[in-house]
Amino acid sequence: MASAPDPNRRSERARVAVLEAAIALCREVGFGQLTIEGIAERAGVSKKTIYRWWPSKGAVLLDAVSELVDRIARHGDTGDLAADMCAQLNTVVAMMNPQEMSPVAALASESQRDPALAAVIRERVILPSIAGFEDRMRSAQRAGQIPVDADLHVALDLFYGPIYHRLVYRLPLHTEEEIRTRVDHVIAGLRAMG
Amino acid sequence: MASAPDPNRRSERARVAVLEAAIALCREVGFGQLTIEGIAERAGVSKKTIYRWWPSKGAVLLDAVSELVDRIARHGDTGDLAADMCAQLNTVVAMMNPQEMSPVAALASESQRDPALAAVIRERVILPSIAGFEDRMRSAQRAGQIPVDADLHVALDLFYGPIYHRLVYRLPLHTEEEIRTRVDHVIAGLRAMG
Amino acid sequence: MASAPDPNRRSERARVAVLEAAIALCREVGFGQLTIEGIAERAGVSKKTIYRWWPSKGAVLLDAVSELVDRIARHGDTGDLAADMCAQLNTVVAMMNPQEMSPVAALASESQRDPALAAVIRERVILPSIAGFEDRMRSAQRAGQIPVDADLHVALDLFYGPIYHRLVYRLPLHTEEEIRTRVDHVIAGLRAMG
Amino acid sequence: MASAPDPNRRSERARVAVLEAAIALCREVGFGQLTIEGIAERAGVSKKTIYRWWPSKGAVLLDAVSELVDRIARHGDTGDLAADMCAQLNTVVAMMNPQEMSPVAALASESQRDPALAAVIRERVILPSIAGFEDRMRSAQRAGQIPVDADLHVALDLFYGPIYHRLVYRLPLHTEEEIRTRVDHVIAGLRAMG
DNA sequence: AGATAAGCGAGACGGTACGTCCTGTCTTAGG
DNA sequence: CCTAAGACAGGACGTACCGTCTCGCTTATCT
Repeated sequence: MASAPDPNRRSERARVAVLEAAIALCREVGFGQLTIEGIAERAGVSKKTIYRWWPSKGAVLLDAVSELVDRIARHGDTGDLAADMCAQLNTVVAMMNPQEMSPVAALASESQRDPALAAVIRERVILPSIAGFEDRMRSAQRAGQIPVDADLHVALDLFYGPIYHRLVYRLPLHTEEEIRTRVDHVIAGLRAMG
Repeated sequence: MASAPDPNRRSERARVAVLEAAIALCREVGFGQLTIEGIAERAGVSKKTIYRWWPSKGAVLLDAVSELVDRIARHGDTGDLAADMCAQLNTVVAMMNPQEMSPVAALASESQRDPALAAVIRERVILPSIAGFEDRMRSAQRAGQIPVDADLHVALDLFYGPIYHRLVYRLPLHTEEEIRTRVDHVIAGLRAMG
Repeated sequence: MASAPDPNRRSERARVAVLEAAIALCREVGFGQLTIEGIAERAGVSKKTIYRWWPSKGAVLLDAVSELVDRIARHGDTGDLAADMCAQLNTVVAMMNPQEMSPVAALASESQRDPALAAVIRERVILPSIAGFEDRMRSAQRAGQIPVDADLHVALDLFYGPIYHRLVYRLPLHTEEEIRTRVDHVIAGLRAMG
Repeated sequence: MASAPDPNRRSERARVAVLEAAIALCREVGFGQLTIEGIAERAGVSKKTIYRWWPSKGAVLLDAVSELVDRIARHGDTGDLAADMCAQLNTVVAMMNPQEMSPVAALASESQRDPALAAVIRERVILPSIAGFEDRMRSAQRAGQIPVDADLHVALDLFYGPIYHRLVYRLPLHTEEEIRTRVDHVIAGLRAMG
């Protein structure tokens, strides 16, 4: 049986070198051309070391951009619901921009091929982000900005959905004005249905 | 110079065998494990023949499921906007269901890695579908179901977006009731902003 | 099932390049450091091509030096038994000289690890050589140089054995004078026992 | 500078465990598949401990079978030269039998790849054995069983050579009768040339 | 009708990357 | 300072596909 490696003995140097190499290579050649072999060489690390600590190149990149993606989960609360949602959505759009071969967009794509990676992303990024979103919505309900019986799942879908439609089909992502328009429509819809 | 092959002399037998093999293999092993080599063997066709007529495995699969994806582009008009949109969206959801290793969802994912494939899909599927959608919206405007000055780009984003948010993060896709709720919210929002 | 490759379609260029690269590399780094990977790179050939046509690096080298080793099998007959055996044995000694990282000695060594290689060498080189030796012995019997009832298996062992004892333990190989002395002893022994 | 380890502090438990594991694994998988890694794991010993005390896997095995190989060096003297040589040679044959994946034969083979190991074997086993052989021969000369001016190097080659010829080419090793026949021939040859 | 040229199956080819294995060195913690 | 444990850089292993190519063979068009 292949016992798990001991995290206490892990080389911090190797860990950092791998993550930096992954980011750099992903920017240079894109996620599709990113290879474990390439990361290992660039990082001055053996392939075995990568396979020991990460199950796939997606997992490496997820670690590498984790502080980036963790920002998705943070929902500010200034008291202005529309402004807060616009800020959140603009952040997401900025991280997804495929022109820059965004590692975040790449991860989303890769998770379609790799259910294990999809599960990790869901647990580490998406579900926390949804929890934060729902907190913000309940705050808005208490403030009377949306109805107290508004369906938060609907709100989630309508706020975030537009971004992903464009992302999937590589249509041009939203400008800040477009985001604002959609946020206003969604809030109007939630109020009208309340 | 490598001149283009002559479509008149193309073997129909080989064409059909490739498309059927692609569908069958995609269902069996998923798009990620689908290979040109595997398709060729299964189809009893030489790899050369595939490379002669298709630029990538995504293109093969797009051909193979083209009648499926063409259905995305068809927007019915029964006069009932909400019903028509629900029908359309339920069709899309059904085709995207990742539990069945849907080739349509696979194509959407693959297009993230292959800009050429993305362009083909956009031209052949997405833009026609959007055109059909806009026709349907204008019909709804004439019928007074949504305001005449409603922003159709916003409508597009809000109607379709929810599906893709869930698709990207592999969250459970919508039931028909959920679709209905979202359609109602979007229409309400469009009316409220009109 | 992995069907055998078709020899008719084999690339002569690749075949020759592999054999030349194998010889060159073996001379440079020795058989122990010889790798399939290194041969492939040096020959400008893919590893797959080597694995397609040879089962092991030993088999590659055996092909590469086959015209050399085939010379082991040739027994001349000048009528002078002692002279002919000395010539044969000196040839063997020359090919086995480990100072020059002899590929022939390397093959003999490698065959200890690889029974399949050992079998090929036995069939292609050793048994033919023994057959040639026995022909030469029978000729000597007819000429009255050794008894007609001399045990040819004993003769084989005593003529060739000395070389291999020294080879196995990497003792200095025989000079031509030493070979001559041993040949004379063996012939004397065969006569005395006849 | 890496100073030599202190033999006084050496763990007897580790030493014994390594040697036993080496023997056991060599019998199970053969010398070719024997690895330092495997020995360390089987022995419950760190790889470092092996590398500290032995330069190569061949050296480990040589230690492990040293009481076996030391027997090669012992030449009895019953007064009957032919009988003593037969006993010696049968002992050697028994230890070399490749059917049982003999570690002794494996060492002889490995020494072709590892000059350092070859040197150790030569010093520890072969040269002492030759010295013992020459003592026995001089005793035979004094007893008048072979000429006083017989060439002992020739005798060595002719007595031992036959075994190694068959060993190198993995021909079936000698039976006791065959050994006897060869011993008789060699003694006859030495007398005839004296 | 025969010649010509293309598509076709088959699959060998030079490559790239895979994920595994072992080497020999180095680090950590315990005795 | 030896030890068990095992992480590390390195590098070869043998495999899988990639996309290109060259073979004969069919097969359809064009003399």
